[in-house]
Amino acid sequence: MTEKQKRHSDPALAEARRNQVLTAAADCFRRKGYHGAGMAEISKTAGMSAGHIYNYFNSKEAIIEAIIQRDMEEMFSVFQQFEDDPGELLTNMLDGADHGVERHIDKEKNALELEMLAEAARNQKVAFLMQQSDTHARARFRRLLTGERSLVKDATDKELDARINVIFAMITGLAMRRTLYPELQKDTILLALRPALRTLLSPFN
Amino acid sequence: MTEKQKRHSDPALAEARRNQVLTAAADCFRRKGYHGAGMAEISKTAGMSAGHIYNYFNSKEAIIEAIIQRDMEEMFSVFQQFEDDPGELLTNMLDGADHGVERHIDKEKNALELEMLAEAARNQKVAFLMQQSDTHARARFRRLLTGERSLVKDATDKELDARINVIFAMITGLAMRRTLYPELQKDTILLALRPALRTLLSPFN
Amino acid sequence: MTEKQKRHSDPALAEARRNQVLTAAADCFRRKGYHGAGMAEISKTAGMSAGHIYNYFNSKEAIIEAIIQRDMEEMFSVFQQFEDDPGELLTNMLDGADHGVERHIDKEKNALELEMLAEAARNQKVAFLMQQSDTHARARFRRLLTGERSLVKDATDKELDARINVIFAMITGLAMRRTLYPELQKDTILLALRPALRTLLSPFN
Amino acid sequence: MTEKQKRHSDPALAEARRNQVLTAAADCFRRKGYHGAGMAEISKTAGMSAGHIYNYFNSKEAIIEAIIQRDMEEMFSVFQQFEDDPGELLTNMLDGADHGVERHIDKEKNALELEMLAEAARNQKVAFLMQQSDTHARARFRRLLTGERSLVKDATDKELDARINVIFAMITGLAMRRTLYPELQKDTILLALRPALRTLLSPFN
DNA sequence: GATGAATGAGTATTCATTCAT
DNA sequence: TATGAATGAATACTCATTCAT
Repeated sequence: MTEKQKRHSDPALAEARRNQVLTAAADCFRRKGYHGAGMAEISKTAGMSAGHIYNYFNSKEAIIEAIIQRDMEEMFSVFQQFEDDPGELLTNMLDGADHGVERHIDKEKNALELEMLAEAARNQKVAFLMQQSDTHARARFRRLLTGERSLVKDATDKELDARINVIFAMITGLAMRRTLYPELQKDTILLALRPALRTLLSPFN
Repeated sequence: MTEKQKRHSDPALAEARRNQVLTAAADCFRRKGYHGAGMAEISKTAGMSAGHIYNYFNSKEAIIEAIIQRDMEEMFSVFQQFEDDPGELLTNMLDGADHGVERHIDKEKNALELEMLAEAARNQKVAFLMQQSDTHARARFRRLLTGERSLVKDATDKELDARINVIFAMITGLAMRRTLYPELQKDTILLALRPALRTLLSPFN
Repeated sequence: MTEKQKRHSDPALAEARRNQVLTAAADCFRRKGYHGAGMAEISKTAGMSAGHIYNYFNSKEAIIEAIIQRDMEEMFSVFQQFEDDPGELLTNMLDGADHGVERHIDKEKNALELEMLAEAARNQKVAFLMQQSDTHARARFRRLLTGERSLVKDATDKELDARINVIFAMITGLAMRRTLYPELQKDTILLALRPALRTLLSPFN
Repeated sequence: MTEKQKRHSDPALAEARRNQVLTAAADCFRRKGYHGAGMAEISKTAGMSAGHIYNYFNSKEAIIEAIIQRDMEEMFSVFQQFEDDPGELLTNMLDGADHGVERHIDKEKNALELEMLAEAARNQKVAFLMQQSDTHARARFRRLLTGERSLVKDATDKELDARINVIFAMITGLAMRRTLYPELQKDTILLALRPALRTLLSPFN
């Protein structure tokens, strides 16, 4: 409960070590899951002793929390790529969907995300961190939707929220399709995904 | 390897006990996660000794497998309700979406589904069972889409598959929205969900 | 500790049931060892419920004790066969050695004997029972050695004891050779066993 | 299957700890038997936590295997003492029998050997290790019998094998006599053991 | 007499965490 | 700063034993 934080004489080194651990742990969690990956394996992957990790993190749980804080946003920032792209948003996204689906259908990556979501369902702190990231991601996407190049820039806030959430749901959901239906091909998905996206990015009549 | 099953002289009692365990275990898994919930807690929740549970299930894993087999199908059978409903499928589903979203936004239920999905990412057998259920659900939904009352009954197999998977993704994804954005309201979702569904259930162009 | 004994209305049936259990248990112990064989397996082999066995035996330990009491003597009565045989003892035994070795080199049987001996090393009661049997067997063998047809009938008590114990040791030891040297053949053994037996059954010098 | 072995930065300490465990375990197995002795008791006897033992041994089975490998050879190397002794083998052994019997009649040591033999009857790997040791011991003894100072150095291989096995049987068997007949005295045994040994170490007619 | 449902103490093993060095 | 030896509580699972029927 109490957040006691170690003092480090060389903050730069400390930061480097923290990242070493986070990267290693993320990798292990991805491969084995949060419960499946042991501190021993993480420490070996991180190239430092198990004991030493505790100079940077108070517990294994603190590690996954830090991973979320570091990686989460990226995880939900599917649409980052369209931020600086000129041209109509709809066109850009339809064109980018191909690449986007490909990236988000990666089973390994999904495993970690699932792990985190499941953890969020029962761990308040994890839930809070993920919600923050999600909020951030939604805000960013909203900016896209209300930008000059968007066809729905005049929609009400509520409608925008609706569009954003359904789009996000679709993306998250597609990521999980692979777990339940491994044979599913990217081009099959795109066949229906593109029309649905078009609808969600265009005015509703 | 060998599936040896205890003989029970009173099959009704045995079935009751099995369900006792499944219900208790589902509850525990929901609250603590598959790995977080111990047999001790499950047995206390089920109102029987830990040892006795093993007269009905060969392992903890067998329990989650049975839960999947019991619950999974129902989970994906959202569309069962439309099977016998007369009238155009699109209209029915748009009308039913209200109720459907409500049911699938239940946080508790989602927690268990997430747990299962996360486990599936690591556990072959769990994955297989969930895939079976999903296949079954897709088949049933496909029957709806190719039925007399469907607007897309003439679509190619591949296109049908696309539609089905994107719709399923949306449903699954929406379920998870609540974890990441608890304030999200049902009616907000419907605002964008209905148009998207209309697109996915109507001919493209 | 306290030896409470069940009353049985039909003593004959009770005795039959006891033997059913003992035979089944001996078989299981032989195949799986004392610790390896469970009451469940024993009860199935005996054709009665596990609970019912406890109407005849107070514990699993009581079963192995009873087995010893029933079987032990036979185990050490290798020489029974010569009791009624006419002719010189030495000749009889040398002739019988062939058959005797064959019988005592059976691995399965030895397993149970070993189990019992090991148990005797730490269980007072088992030890006592086995010692009783051994004493009985030695007495009987002594009778052979002091009988009319024996070449050493005039040896002192101590010398007789010596002969008996070394012979018994050899028999027991040979039984165990098979565990440590499975390729050992009966006829090889006899090559040296016969001369040794001749020495042990003839006057020294 | 894969034999992964923990790395230890201080091999001397590791070796000391391993021996601590082996000694403690041997003691516990002797008193309670392999199945009767729990890791908890072993760890307490060894003066370290149960968990820590697993840094040196992969399993309880690995412990008994290591004990065998450490102790077994010595157990069967009764005859080591005669290796460097000048003089006729027969004389040496008859003279040494006194001391040999004394050493091999130790009840405590026998208890452990019995335990191991009993385990070997059920456990393939244990059996294999003991057979290896036995083979080694027989080979060494054979060298004695075929040495310059032996009276039977010209015997056939098969006959030698016979002699060796009967002698070994006698030794092993005598060790067990004490369990079944605790009052048996060393000098009584020797009375018959010496003539038998003489026969087994001299040409057969 | 006979069952088998139910118990609960016991098992080996794992693993996050601590701490002396 | 860094190690890894050491801990001990927790884990899933087993099995002799009891007892209501």
